[in-house]
Amino acid sequence: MLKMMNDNSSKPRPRGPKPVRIDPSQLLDAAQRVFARDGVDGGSVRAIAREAKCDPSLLYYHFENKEAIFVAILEQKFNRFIPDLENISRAYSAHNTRGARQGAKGTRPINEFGRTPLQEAFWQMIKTFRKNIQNDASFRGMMRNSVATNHSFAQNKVMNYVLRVIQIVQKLLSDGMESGELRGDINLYITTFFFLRTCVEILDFFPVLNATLISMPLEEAIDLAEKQWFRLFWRGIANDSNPDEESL
Amino acid sequence: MLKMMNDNSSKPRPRGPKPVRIDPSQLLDAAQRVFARDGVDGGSVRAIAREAKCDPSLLYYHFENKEAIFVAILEQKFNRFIPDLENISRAYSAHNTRGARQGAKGTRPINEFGRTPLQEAFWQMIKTFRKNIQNDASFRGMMRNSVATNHSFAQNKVMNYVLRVIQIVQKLLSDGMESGELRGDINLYITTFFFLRTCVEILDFFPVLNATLISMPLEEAIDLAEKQWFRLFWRGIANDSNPDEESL
DNA sequence: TTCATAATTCAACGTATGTTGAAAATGATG
DNA sequence: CATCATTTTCAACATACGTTGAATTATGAA
Repeated sequence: MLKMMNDNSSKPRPRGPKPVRIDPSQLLDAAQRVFARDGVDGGSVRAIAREAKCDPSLLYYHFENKEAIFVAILEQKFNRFIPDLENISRAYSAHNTRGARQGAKGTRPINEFGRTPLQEAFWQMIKTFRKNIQNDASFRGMMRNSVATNHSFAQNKVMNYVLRVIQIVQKLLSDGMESGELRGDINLYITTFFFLRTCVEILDFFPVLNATLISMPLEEAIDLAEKQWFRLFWRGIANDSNPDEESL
Repeated sequence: MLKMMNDNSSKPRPRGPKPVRIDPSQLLDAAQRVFARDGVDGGSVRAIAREAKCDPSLLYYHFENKEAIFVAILEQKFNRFIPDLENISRAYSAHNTRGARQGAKGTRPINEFGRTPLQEAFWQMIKTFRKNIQNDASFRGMMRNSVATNHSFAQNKVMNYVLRVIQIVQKLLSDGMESGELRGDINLYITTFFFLRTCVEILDFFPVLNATLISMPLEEAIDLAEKQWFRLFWRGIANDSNPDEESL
């Protein structure tokens, strides 16, 4: 009966274009925030629309479906920070071959922070990870669930990107082994895994741990954790017990 | 019109009790399998019922709601393996105080596998984790999501159990530092975190990694990863670079 | 045999989800 | 001013979910 009372105060918003257009990247941003809060499966299209202050249908105007939204976020993110990682790797390679040409076998030139070039490369990677994914729990959550649960949609897409990151770190380790700076008895795949997962895990779990256990400012806690991790990792992979303990 | 055609061949099963009763633990097992496959949020009550070959309502006869099912699994699991961890810790404490009374400061008695008591304790913990949660991706998935996403239901329950595990490992590290066997410059909380998370992560991600990268039998790959992890970890925390490299 | 109780299923509820087809408003172009 | 493509919303669809109340059957005690 009282189906329509259009003189009502509240809802029937006009249809056509808004005064300021909503550009797709805003939708992606909203989607990212929602996925961060509710996970990829739990975050609904309606919630994304609510976050972007638009109708759910608009998402289907700009993207094919929910999966396409997910993939779009993914690609944007990886394409932003994979080049950074590649640059770090390239920088070390350049230095390393140059060093080898000069006949420096032990490769122990030290930079202004007291780190060897290889140490510096790993440290830069840690920092790159943090810069790119610290404020993006959604991204980490997507990765976590997509890789660990074998049925999540778009897993192939995810795995392709993950493999590229893995290869970059592997090359670094492999170069380090060849130059003699790293132990010869570490498994490349497995060590890469330790490095990468821990870098990400620190960002994932320290907010929680910090809240319940440690009580220092979060940024400080993550700083500390990264340093401790790098030292532990480096001691684990370095060839000789070098005395530059306090190099960080 | 043709709403009811009860002379149909298929579905209208009799109601009352079944010839063999379904005991609640079977429901929990089914729930575990479903959660493993689909996650805690994604795994539906209906799917659990399907897995247990019963009606969804039966789950509400035995448990209050979905969360209660989750919590029941959780408690059963933790109550099974936390005592194991405590025993390991106790065993080391006993040895350590005995050793201290004998005035052995460096504490380098070696067991039949060439490990110091502290090494042995950590190694046993790794093995305990594996024994208890390797075949339980559901459990690990529940933990991962419950701890990392701050809104998951029953997070307090989860955190209580996690904290107990954390404290056990922390005590081990702390004892080791006191006896001088471990470095004095490692942060207890953070190092505990590295140890625990990696133990779990190996079980989570190696099936995936192994399928796409490494190609060896899964058990073998996990064996190798655990050994490599323990060596890397130990080198990272041990006080002096001891020469028992091949002790595993 | 009768009767209470425990175990099980049926049918439905309200709500949320991903998605779609059509309608409407805007801005630009003729 | 008319037309048209673009952008936005509306209303609905089919399906799935967690949950509940009533109905049904089997079992064991009285």
